[in-house]
Amino acid sequence: MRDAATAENRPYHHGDLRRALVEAARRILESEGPSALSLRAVAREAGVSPAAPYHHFKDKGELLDAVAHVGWDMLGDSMRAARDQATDVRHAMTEIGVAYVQFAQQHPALYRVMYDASRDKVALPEGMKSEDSAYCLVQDAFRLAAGPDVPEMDVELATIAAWCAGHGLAEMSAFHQFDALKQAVGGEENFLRAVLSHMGMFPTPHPTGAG
Amino acid sequence: MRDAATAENRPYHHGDLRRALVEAARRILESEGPSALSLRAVAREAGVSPAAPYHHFKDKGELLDAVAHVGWDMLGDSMRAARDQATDVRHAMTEIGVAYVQFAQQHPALYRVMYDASRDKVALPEGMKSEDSAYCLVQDAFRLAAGPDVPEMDVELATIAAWCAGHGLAEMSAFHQFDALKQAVGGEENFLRAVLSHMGMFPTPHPTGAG
DNA sequence: CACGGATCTGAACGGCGTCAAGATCAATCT
DNA sequence: AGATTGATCTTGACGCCGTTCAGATCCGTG
Repeated sequence: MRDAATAENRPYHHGDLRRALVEAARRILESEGPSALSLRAVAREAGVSPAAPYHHFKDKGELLDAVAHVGWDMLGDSMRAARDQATDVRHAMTEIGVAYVQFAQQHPALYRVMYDASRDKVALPEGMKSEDSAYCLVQDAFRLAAGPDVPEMDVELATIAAWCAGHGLAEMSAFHQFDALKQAVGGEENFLRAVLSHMGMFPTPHPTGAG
Repeated sequence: MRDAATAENRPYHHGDLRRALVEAARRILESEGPSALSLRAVAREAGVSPAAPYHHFKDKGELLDAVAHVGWDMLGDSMRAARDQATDVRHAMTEIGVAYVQFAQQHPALYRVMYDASRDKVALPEGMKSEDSAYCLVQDAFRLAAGPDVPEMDVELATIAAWCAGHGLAEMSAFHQFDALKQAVGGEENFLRAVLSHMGMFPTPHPTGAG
């Protein structure tokens, strides 16, 4: 384990600086948030000079892409776990949605980087829509829940609708304006499930508990 | 009209610099995007020194707040117009949703600033959830469409669900990955309506055209 | 007309992303 | 072995950024 060193006992050449930089960036994200994530800070955290990252990434954006990639992998794992834990095919959708939003809540800074990195790109980021990724996981779940009679276009549209709804809820649930309501419905997770139940594509046994 | 001047024929004191700065910021947003929106660039565009804005705003964030405020007002107007144009109370929801997403598409940079400015705040931004604002407009529309029997909490949850869905779709529709699908359903607006129709709280006469 | 307060400028500070030139080291060739 | 090459890292610099502070300018009031 030589990632975080003190910059004195390490040789001139780092050995695995690329990975170390990505991990340093994640460390900064977790501890200080996205606004503190400068290229110089990452280099500092990794114990190298400000120019060193340029031998592994074209610019700051490429480093953020690498960080985002890790995030998409983590998110995919969370969603897969939630899907596999669900008993019902239809309820799997809801569990996946809850896992998605909870990931965003648990790693807000990383989640932000994941979307910021992909915003000004022509294609969606690698980890998001490439095969065997988070997006396809949702699409497969919808295909399975819909059955063979539903046309593929509706599956795709439903997937997009669910993804948009999940992303919107993920961003919105960070706002503190809803704190009172969260408490009223009995905590964060209940709030998520209640909102998702109003979204049409996330079936739940008892919508609100009040109806 | 003395907002954009050439910095030579203007007197030492600007007269209405606060408003001029906000307008300069909006001009930069429209023409060069959010990444070009530095405080110095805004001051340059307004024809004043880099330190001048500090006599009208505490820091850059406060200037962005003012810009965002204008955005929320504009968005509210768009949504109000869409609501008033709808014939049916239930379809009003859909028209409001379409107007919301279309606003985000027409003013992507401003829309980004509106949410960036409100992200790290305890309360939601002034223009968003204060009474007689965009959020309350949606809530009123839901209350009206739901009728008097639906409990207030469900109205609130449905409002949140719709807002999240609209925001998610607004951000997502900027990604170019869905371009093929947009073409397949017959254009941008049809795509929006198709996705919204899958979201449960936006009723439409013919969901996809295929079903 | 004096003057106090609001407004704006000019110069400066540290931090940022980025680049070019040089130092260092591992691997390869002779 | 010794020389060389190419990858990696450092140093130092550039221009831009947000922000601050002392001083210049001007408006309104006494």
